[in-house]
Amino acid sequence: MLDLPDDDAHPDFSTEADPDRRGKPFVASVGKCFQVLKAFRRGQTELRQRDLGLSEICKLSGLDKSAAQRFSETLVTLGYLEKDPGTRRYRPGIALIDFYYTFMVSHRLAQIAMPILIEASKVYDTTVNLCELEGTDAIYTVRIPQAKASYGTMLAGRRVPAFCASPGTVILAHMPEDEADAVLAASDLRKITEYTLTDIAELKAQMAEARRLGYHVSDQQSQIHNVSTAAPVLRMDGRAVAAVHIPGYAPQWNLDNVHEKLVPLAVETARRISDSLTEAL
Amino acid sequence: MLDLPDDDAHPDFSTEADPDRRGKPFVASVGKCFQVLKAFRRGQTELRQRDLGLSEICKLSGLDKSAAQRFSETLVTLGYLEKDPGTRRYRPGIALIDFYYTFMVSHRLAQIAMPILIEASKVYDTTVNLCELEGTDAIYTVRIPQAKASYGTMLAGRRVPAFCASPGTVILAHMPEDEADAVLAASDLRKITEYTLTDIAELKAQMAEARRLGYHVSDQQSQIHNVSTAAPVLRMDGRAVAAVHIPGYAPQWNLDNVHEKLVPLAVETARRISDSLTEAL
DNA sequence: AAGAAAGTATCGCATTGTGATACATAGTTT
DNA sequence: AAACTATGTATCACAATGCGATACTTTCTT
Repeated sequence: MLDLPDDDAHPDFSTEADPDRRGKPFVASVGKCFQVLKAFRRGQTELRQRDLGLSEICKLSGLDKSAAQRFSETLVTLGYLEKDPGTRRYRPGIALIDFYYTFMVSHRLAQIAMPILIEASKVYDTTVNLCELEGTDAIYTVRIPQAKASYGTMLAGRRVPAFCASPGTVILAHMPEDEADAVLAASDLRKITEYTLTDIAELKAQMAEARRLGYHVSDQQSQIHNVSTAAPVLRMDGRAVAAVHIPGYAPQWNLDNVHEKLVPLAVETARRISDSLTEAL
Repeated sequence: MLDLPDDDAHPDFSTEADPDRRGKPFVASVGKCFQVLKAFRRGQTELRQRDLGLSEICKLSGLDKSAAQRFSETLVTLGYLEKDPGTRRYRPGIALIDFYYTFMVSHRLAQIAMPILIEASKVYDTTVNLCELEGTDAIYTVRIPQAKASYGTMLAGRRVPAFCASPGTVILAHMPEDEADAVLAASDLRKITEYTLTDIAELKAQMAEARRLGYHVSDQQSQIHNVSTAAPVLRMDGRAVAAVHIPGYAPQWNLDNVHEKLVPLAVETARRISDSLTEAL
């Protein structure tokens, strides 16, 4: 009695693109509940609002009204969403923070890097970040905030397209080339600022230079008035597992003094983390 | 060798204690999947290990083998768990960090507090935290790490029983008394260190003093060699919504210089956040 | 007051998750 | 190495559970 209801918009809640997980057991309800949670992130970027009503959740998650209601209420019961009794709108609940802790506590790299990053942040009183690759994004996992930056750029968990941010460039550069190519191929190469490079050949040249130099400086490619530096954290075999990232905001920082001061700091910090890594294993 | 997992500990996956959510739609599978994720937090504290095998997940989550497998694999497919192909053990996945970001981006209090906390951390080069109450726990939501502390105490998302930590004391003190009593009643009053107070009357006296003074100093009640200070962030109506917390570690900090320096800093920082709060609304 | 839109509740059906069982593989012990 | 144990993986018939169309209620707009 199935009339093949493969709606194109949100065809499948199982996974973005099944690599080789076919046949693995999968509970659809779980996938849907995370669609609801993800809806809030989309709501923040697309609708610029924190609280979502049920029908907004429907649109953003691709679920029908009944399902949206069922999962939203389930998540409220579990504490991962809160519901405003007045407006009847939902918002992310504080319990979500638990999973960050769960992940971070067990994250050896972050544990090793943290004290080194803190020290580095004091040298020029700058923000210092640790960045890791996930899919086509670079995710900030540890951030030591120092200067006044915008709130969103001080939070761990922020994602930036790998191809257009210095941490991404530097990680991709220190990876097997075929894997890096695959990431670029899967990336949505669109300009973020007017300085963003989107040509594969140019990007690859940039990566080659980053590999040669051992660092990369991005001049307003992902954010204007921001010259950011990144250096790779390397495993023993030379593969990058992360990047140390130091943003330099205008007017205090420009291409010249970034090269003179922040680049050596980033490189040195990344090297220290790499060294501690190999010792720890 | 563990014998017979405490079956009674996981009677129901719906909710810890149904307050008035009876009749609300609830999807059991979703509850179970979060049981699996929570298992990893328990695994960290109880087993002191990051990676969990399937049978460990069974014990820690209270699910049977089939269910544990189904949900674990589902979470791997979704990216919230990773599976080591060699050991066949599971570990928290980096995608978990997304939910922290989702929560924090929309968290007005944190947004307002962040720059103020950063400034405060520079005064004596100390860690400065923002703490909020959830249930019977105080949760650290924003942490500005400075000094070398242990890794676990630098991470946002850490939970501490409210009754025995200065941020908890100070928040409970600036709350309607019946609500505070309810929290104490629900708390598991057990000693964390030899200095932990566990007598309700003593705790209430301590809260009364915190209310009178507008701050609280905890002397090794939740951690030895740690004299920590907390001051309440107050809403217009006088109710505490959070606490500014500044830990002081021996030997640098002792009761005397904490009172002289950190207490005024915490109080002033909390006041500034409170002021900004009222302005923002 | 009428209308629209958003949120909530209901309920029979069949899809989906369930979990006992059996099989396969890794890790120990003899 | 074989025998044994523990742990991980696959299978499958059953029915409980989630599904979603529908109807009802409330809130906001016109």
